[in-house]
Amino acid sequence: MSKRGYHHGNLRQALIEAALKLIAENGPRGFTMAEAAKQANVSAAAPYRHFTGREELIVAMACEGFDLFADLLEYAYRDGQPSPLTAFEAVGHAYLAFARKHPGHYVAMFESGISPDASRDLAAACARANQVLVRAAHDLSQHLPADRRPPTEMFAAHVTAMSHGIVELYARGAPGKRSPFSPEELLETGIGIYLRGLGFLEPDR
Amino acid sequence: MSKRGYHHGNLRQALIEAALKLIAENGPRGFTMAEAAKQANVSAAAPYRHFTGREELIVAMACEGFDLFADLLEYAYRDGQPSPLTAFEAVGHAYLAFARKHPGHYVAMFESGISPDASRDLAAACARANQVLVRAAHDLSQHLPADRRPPTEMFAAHVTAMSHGIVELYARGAPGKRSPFSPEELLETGIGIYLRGLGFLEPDR
DNA sequence: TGTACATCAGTGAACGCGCGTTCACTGATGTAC
DNA sequence: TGTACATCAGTGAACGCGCGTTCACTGATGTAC
Repeated sequence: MSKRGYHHGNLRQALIEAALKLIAENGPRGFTMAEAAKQANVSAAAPYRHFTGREELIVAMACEGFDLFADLLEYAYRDGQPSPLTAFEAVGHAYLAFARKHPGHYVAMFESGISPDASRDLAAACARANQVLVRAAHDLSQHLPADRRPPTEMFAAHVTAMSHGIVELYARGAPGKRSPFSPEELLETGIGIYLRGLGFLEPDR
Repeated sequence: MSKRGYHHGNLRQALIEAALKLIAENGPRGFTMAEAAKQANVSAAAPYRHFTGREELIVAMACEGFDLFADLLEYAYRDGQPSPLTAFEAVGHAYLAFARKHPGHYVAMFESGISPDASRDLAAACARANQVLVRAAHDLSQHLPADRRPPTEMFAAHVTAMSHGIVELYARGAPGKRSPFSPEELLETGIGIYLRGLGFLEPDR
């Protein structure tokens, strides 16, 4: 359908998607403006009608990524339903699922070397994603006796770090760190043990 | 001292060090052959007497990095002395210390997108580093009742993932994940809680 | 110790390439009358 | 509905640059006699 003639219709988005594909396959520096334009069936000069330069295209990808990420985490958390613990674990799974399903976004967000201060939108999207994680940690830690409760930010940071580490080391072709366990398995057991250390007793698995 | 005239003396190493410095400052793609040569006070063609190309220089950096890394981890572990638990925690600190003190190596090893199969040396150095982590996990888990003991590889993977995640997210200028806690603090508490989850009771801190 | 020679780590100039970006342009689209 | 015109998203050619790499060379170093 649509006006695929002289005017593209939605080139901005098409360029973002082309670049995401390239980035997912070839790493953060593995895309070029020219190649992204080519994949969108457009001349090499066209992207500059929509982005001031390469940097801005990367920021746009990261921004879209953080938005999507925040959406998925929020959806997984569902305001802590049915229980803070299950919701918390759902967030962990969502983290991993996002990295798996949206590798291009993930790379743009975490491996492209951009700063979240690159744009107001990016900073906002990034903060929103972070807040879901912090909230999940906060709600869950309310169920702990106050004297065993670590600071919420710290709790969230631990879980984020483990999730991120598993993604980087075991969910990609990273240096020789192939493990006999799937990323999902590693995350589930890792978070499980960690939560037990905080005093959450879980049913046996 | 030394023969700084026509012949450099140890250009290979000088190039590696120049590239490490550049990479530490500008990220994995942030060095060029020409720039590394320049920093070593040598013409742009000189590096090709020591490396077949750019890729080989990266591999050399990563290789040196994994060797150094393995040395530091082994030194920290000291065959499990004075106790498996303290030795284990020392390994965690060594992980972080390495990333902090040798950012160039760290980037080459984990963020440059090379495969450990790129060379036999690299694969060996990488495996050696990994083995220290696995051994530390193994020795420590011997102190657990067999029915609460996770597979050694899994144990090691959890700890590696958390360490790596903390480095990537909180020990660098990564996207907006600044935390009120230092990486060392995060790692110490994170591993502490995890170990408690496994059944190691620690003295209060 | 002195000379002849092989070796080999450097030089400097040049290459081809691809990339990011610019610029004058063109033709499709939407709008005012 | 038809025409005139402003707008604006595209084109295509060209630019300058820097990078990785090559090549014929040169001069320092080590070794054999």
